[in-house]
Amino acid sequence: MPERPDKQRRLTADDWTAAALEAMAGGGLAAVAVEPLAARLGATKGSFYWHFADRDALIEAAVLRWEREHTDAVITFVDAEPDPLARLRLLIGAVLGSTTQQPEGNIELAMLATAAHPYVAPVLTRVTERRVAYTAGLFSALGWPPEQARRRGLLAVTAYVGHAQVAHVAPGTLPRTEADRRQYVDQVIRLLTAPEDAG
Amino acid sequence: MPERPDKQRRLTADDWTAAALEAMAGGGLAAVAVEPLAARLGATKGSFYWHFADRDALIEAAVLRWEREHTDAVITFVDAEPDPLARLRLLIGAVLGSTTQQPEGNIELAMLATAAHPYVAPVLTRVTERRVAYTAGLFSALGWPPEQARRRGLLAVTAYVGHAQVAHVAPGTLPRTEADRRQYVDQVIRLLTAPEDAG
DNA sequence: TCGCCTCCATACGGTTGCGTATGTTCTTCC
DNA sequence: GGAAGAACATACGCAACCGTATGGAGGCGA
Repeated sequence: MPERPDKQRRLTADDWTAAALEAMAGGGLAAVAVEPLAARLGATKGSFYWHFADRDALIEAAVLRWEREHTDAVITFVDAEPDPLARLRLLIGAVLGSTTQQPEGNIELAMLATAAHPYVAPVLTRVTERRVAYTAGLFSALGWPPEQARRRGLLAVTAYVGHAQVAHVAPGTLPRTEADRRQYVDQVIRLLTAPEDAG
Repeated sequence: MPERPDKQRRLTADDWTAAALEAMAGGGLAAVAVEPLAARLGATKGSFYWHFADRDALIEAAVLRWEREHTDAVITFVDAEPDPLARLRLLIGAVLGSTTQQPEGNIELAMLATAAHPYVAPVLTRVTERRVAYTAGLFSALGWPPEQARRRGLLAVTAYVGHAQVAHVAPGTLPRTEADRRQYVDQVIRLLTAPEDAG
């Protein structure tokens, strides 16, 4: 709640998209409403409709900003690591660790919840395809043939997305202690990288 | 579009919950609106407010009905099979096969998208916990120790939930042909049931 | 057939949010 | 320091939806 204490600053379009993403994380697309956002920013609709044509323009800008800033964050972070197996471990660990908890602050879940929206759908499609491709590339770098790598990468991504969901709706089913979480991450990595004995 | 052609039947509470679920699958919680539903049923609000106290009562009834009718459907279906491994294969196959496609007709995704709602949240929690417990039980029956079974069951459920999401937002990343899907299901089963060589 | 209870339609008031129109205050630049 | 334009406030009409109030049609027993 920064509340924007500095007197009476002028707002930028970015202020609005930031507030929109914040509201979306908290209350879904329905919470991205012009008047409530204006009230939250200490302004009125007059300000908003100067920066944006309409509500849809705000939604589009916010979603595109999210895609630009937050989607590749994990990938670029992980990509620093040279060793593929360490990259995979980093990826799984970050992903299964970070999504634990944070009751209503997950923008990604809000995006998935809004997948039907015409502006959100293509972004989610791109993000998902990129993630699957990247993860498949990881397994490919680990030595598996393309088809194998593709399947393992897909499974990893679905597990990640599902993990975020489960962490949200039923955190009690997740490993509780830090030690258990480590064990779980290790297990997932072992299964995802298990050798083939047939097929 | 049954359109309820029979003259001017009287509506029951179940008619409203059914319409509510249908609307929810198509447009999320926002689509569960009294007046549009009434129009769709060829009635007016007068009918609705005789059967329900308010909109929240309808939502609660609809969600509880969904939990009652659709959640254990897969489990009871799978439970007919005596062999645990065959049960697992049946489960994974059904789940990764059925969620493929059906663009806007997935009630489960709509529920996940509404996970923040106070009436939906506890239902989703129960459903998820039941699924994890059941799946963990499957791995337990396959011979793994409790902790192992729990982790593998959790991974399986997260993969399922995530698969439904990915199928919705990026169906292009999924195996396309029937043969590829079979291969993918087989792969997932092999990985989920891969033996431990350490830990 | 008469009255009663069930089920529903009609009509109303209230709220919330969208978008527009128009006035008002800051900024900047000369 | 005054004009031009950028950034915002105010006020309005409009639509969708919620919930209530009230009256009317239909069946059903006496």
